[in-house]
Amino acid sequence: MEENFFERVYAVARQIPEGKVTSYGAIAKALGTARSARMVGWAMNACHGREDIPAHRVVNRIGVLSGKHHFEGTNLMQQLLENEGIEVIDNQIVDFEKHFWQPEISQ
DNA sequence: AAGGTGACCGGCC
DNA sequence: TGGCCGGCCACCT
Repeated sequence: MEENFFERVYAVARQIPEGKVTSYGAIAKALGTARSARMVGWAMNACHGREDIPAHRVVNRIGVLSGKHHFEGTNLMQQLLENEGIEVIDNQIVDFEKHFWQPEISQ
């Protein structure tokens, strides 16, 4: 029962298991608004300050750390992912499909 | 109140 | 083969 759309996004993001990643589109689809993938990214933008939100586990559909620019430093996002056992090369997640995690569809 | 924007996605040229 | 454009929805000024 989330008050805002943001909270919904956060709720899904928080469900991302450690060592797994997902895409903005996947989250959007899980929320029932597959076309609002952009909104998901927007919500993540507002997730700053919420350590409960593993935003670093959220990447675009091709497994590229498109939002790493929003993290501190230049490769913090990559460091966090590698810390969870996810190999990242040049902002690209290796075997993205293997680490991909599909959020539960909750309409 | 209206317009602009965005860490995207998918299709088209 | 790669780059460009539009759509889509909700938040921000």
